Amino acid sequence: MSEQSVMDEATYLQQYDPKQFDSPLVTVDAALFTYHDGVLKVLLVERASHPELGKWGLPGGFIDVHRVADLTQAINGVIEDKTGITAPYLEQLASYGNNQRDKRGWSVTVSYTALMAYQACEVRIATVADAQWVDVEQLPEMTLAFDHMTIIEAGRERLKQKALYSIVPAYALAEEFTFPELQHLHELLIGKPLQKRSFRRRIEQANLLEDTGKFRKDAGRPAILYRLAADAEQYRFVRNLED
Amino acid sequence: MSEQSVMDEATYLQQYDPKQFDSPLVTVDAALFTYHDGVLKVLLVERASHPELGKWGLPGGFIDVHRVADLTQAINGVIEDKTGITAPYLEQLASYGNNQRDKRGWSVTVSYTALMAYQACEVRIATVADAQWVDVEQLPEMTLAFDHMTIIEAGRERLKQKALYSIVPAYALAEEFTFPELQHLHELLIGKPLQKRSFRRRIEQANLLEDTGKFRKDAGRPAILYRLAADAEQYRFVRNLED
DNA sequence: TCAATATAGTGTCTTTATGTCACTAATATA
DNA sequence: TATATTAGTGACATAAAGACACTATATTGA
Repeated sequence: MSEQSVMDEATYLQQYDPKQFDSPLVTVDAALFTYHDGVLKVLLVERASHPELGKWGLPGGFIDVHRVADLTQAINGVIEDKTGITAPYLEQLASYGNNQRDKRGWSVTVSYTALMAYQACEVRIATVADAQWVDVEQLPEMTLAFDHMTIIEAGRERLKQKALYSIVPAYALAEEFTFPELQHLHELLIGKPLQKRSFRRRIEQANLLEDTGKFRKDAGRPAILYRLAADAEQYRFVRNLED
Repeated sequence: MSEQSVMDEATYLQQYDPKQFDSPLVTVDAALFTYHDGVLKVLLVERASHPELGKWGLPGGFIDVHRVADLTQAINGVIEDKTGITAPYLEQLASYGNNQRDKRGWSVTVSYTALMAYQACEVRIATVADAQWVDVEQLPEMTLAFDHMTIIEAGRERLKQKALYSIVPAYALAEEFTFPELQHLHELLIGKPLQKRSFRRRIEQANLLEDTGKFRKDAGRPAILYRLAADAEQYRFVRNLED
């Protein structure tokens, strides 16, 4: 029998040394998407320190165990630091952990997918010199830090699925938006054109949008401006759009 | 300018001390489900060490950075240790991290949902005295270690969704199984009876099962035994069953 | 002013997939 | 050999998406 088995919990905890075993490094990273100028964009930051200094990557950082109480606080801090606001949509994506992805050693990152309106953080991004919205179509030509390309691809895939059975992508738009805008964003995510009749019908039947009474005027007939209804984030259509 | 900004990466890495900052503890945990005697069961183990000694919880453990190369190896090691086999279905569920869940301090667990046949590990479980299949209906009366109850609930919810649009739950059955067995498992997960006509039709139309030519005989008409087709795990129905 | 163009939005029929339920099929048992 | 029991099918109803032509409302420029 070991000493430990006869020790009580209080004594065990008092004697516990968290550094007695080597532990992985732990970070959080955000794949933050928006929609602007007709394209899907992801927020990247230029790394100002080693390793992979100078490369672009996702906003993220180590868990500071003295400053945050949980993972959600940590990721919100990262996002607020770069954009100035809290993301209206935030969802945990996946965790990636191995002894290769970070040259400093065994590391785990807990990644998140987030969405926000371009306008909501436009000023801040312009002033934060190291942060930049990048058109996702330009990513193939870039070399990102760590496994951040993989995380972005996983985030896009998740958003594609959501575009098939929900209107979650609407969180990448301004608070007031039109059906054609939302549909185009879904088309970008899904990768094929959608039938506007089907797209509108299901959303209207489920009452997911509120009419603002306002219109967006461009070329052609003005489009009605809507905002998200209260429970729109949770709603899931029983049937997917064609993939 | 700091010293670091003029250092090259090799020098930085050489001087890097992973213990210079406090880091969370990192574990993996498996919510491993099976189907036996007409009920859904989850594998629990009795904790043999502090903290929460004596309580039951999910199979899991710390990442041993010297023995495993990635998270998948770590979770597979945990599952193989308790069951003797590799789980035929394994999917990352979510990560939970805060400074409350483990009394030893800030900790992160990367949780997984896994499925296996009861028969595949029956002998091993019987001999591993500290591991036990527990009917999920009995869980409300138990107090589990850490936040493991939350993880199990999240795993069940994930499986419920999968039951609505896939036949992934089939991995909780023996290699050869009948339609009535699979349907009953789906009914347990979804929490309501299903139309056998709808249930069979969609699976047959998608060619997700192979007829073994054998039958399971009980009371009444014998049922045809099937096995999963090669691509059954990936398949998603375009429409969900009624919830 | 008014035709041309462009984009938004609707009417309506078709297609696809699930829901419902009665019916037939194959076994064990009394 | 009738009955009970469970497996599996036929056939029509219903729900929701696909298709696509049509109407509506704006701008623009002869």
